[in-house]
Amino acid sequence: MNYREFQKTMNSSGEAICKEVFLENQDAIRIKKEKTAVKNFKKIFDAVFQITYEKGFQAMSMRDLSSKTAMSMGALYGYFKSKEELLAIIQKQGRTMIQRVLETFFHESDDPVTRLRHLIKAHLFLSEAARPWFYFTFMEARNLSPAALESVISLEEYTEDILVTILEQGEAQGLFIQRDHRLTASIIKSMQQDWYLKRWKYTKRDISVDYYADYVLEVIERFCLSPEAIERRTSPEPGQAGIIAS
Amino acid sequence: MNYREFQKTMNSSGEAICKEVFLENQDAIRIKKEKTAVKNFKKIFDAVFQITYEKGFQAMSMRDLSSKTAMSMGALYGYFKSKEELLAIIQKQGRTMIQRVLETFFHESDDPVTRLRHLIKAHLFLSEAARPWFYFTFMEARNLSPAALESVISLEEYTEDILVTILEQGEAQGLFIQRDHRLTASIIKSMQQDWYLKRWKYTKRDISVDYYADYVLEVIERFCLSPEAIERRTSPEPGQAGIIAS
DNA sequence: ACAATAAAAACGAACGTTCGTTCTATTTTT
DNA sequence: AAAAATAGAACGAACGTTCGTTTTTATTGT
Repeated sequence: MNYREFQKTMNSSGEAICKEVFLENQDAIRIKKEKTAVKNFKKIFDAVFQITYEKGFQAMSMRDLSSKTAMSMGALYGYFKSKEELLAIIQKQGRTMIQRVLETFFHESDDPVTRLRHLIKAHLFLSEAARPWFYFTFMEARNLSPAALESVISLEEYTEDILVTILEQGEAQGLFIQRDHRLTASIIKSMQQDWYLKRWKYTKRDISVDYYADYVLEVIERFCLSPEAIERRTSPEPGQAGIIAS
Repeated sequence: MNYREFQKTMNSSGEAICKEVFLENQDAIRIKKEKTAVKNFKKIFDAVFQITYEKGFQAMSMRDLSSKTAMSMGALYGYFKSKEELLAIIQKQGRTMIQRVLETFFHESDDPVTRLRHLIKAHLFLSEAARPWFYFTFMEARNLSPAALESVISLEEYTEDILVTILEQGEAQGLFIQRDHRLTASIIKSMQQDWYLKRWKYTKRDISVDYYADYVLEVIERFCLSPEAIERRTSPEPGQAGIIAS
C-alpha cells in the first residue's frame, strides 16, 4: 500500500466530518439546515487551522476568525456556544476520526509483520491526509479541560496498545525479538509524530510520505525482526525493501 | 557515560544562565545590581515555565506571572521591556545554552561510533537536565518574530548537521552502512524530542533517561552499524549493550 | 555607631485597548 | 409572510503597560 492507494479509501474532503459535527451538536447550535451548517463548518475549521498553525488557538481572536471566514461575529456564534466549545468540538471530532480509521486498519490482516507494516503506514498516511487535525490535536491539547485532556492521553495510550499487541503476537510466533515492546511502540509513535509536527522540514527536502514510511519501517524492522522473519522478508513482497542500499 | 556523571559536568542550577541574561540585556532593563537581578530572573523564569507548561505563553497573563512570582506588576517590568521581549529572552538564552553544550560534546571523541553515542546521550541528558527550556523552546516557537523563528529552524538544522557529519565520517570508515544520513538524523532527533515532549508518559512508566538513551542507541545502531562495526562492538565497551535480550 | 541622604527597587491603582460574547435590526431563503 | 441566518454595534471583563508613590537598600558625614 502506498499513499495514493490510501487516499482512495478515504473521503478526502472534510465534508463527512463537518456533517458529523452538525449532527452531534445539533441541539447546541442555532443553525437548522444541514447544507448551510456543513458548508460553514468547513469554512470555520479551515480558518481555525490556518490561523492556529501560525499563532495558536489562544492567540486567535474571534475577530481574526470572523475576517478569515468572511462571516460576522453573530453568524459565527450560531455554530458554537463559545470559543472554548469550538476548541472542544474540533479536538473531539479529530480524535474520533483518527481512532475510527486506525481501528479499521488494525483488523485487516492476520500476520503480525504485515499487520505492523499496515498500521504504521496507515497512521502516517492518515496524518498526511488530515494533517491539520493531527497538528491541532497535539499542539492545542494544553488548553483543554482536564476531562478532555484525559481523552487525549487515553488515545495516545490506545494507539500504543495496538502496537504493543501486534509486537507481542509477533514475538509469540517467533517473528519478533524479545524487546520492551511498550517502549518500541513509543519510539514508533515519536517517528510518526515527527512527520506532521515538522512537516515544513520534510516539504523543504522533498521527502514523500511513502519514502518516509518505508524508512521508518526499515528502522523498526531492523530492530525488531527475528532472523527467521528477515529470511522470509525478501520473497513475499519484493518491492518492499527498496530502501536498502543494494 | 550515564546521567549522573553528566550532571556533575553541568552547573545544575540555572544561576549561570540568569547571570548571562542579566549581562546581555543590561541596557534594556532597569535593575542595576546583579545579585537582585539574578535572584529574580530565576524566580521569573521558573514561574513562566510552570504557568506556560499548563496554559502556554499566550494564555499566561502578566497578572498570573505577578502572583506566581509574588512580585508586583511594576517590579516585573523592571526586568524586561514587554511580554514579547520576555519570550524572546527565554528563547534566545535557551538556544545558546543548548548549542554551547552540544558543541563541547561534539569535539570530545574521534571514533565516529562513540562520537555518535556520546552526542545522542548528551542531547538526551541535557534535555533532561534543562527540560523546561527544551519544552518551552519547542512549544512556544510559534509566537516568535519571523527573525527569531529563523534561529529556531537553524538550530534544528545545526544539530542535524552534526549528526549527519558523524554518520558520513562513519560511512567513510566502513563503520556505518550507506543510508540517507539526513533522514536518519531526523529520526534520531524525533526520538530525542519525544523524551521531553512526552515526559509525563515516561515518568508514569518509571523509565529512566539512561534506559531510554540505551534503547534509542540500540535502535539506531541496529539500523546503521556495518557488520564489521557490530563485531567490534562487544569487546571495547562490554557493558554498553546491556539491553539486548540475552 | 548612627542618623541623614541618595539610589534602587517594588508597589499597585489607573489607562487605553482588545477580548469573548450578546442582542436586536436587517437580509436572505423557503 | 414566515423562518432562518447574518450583520455589526455595544457590553463588561481582562489584557499589557505605565507611572507617581512608597519601601527597601546602600552610601555618606559626623
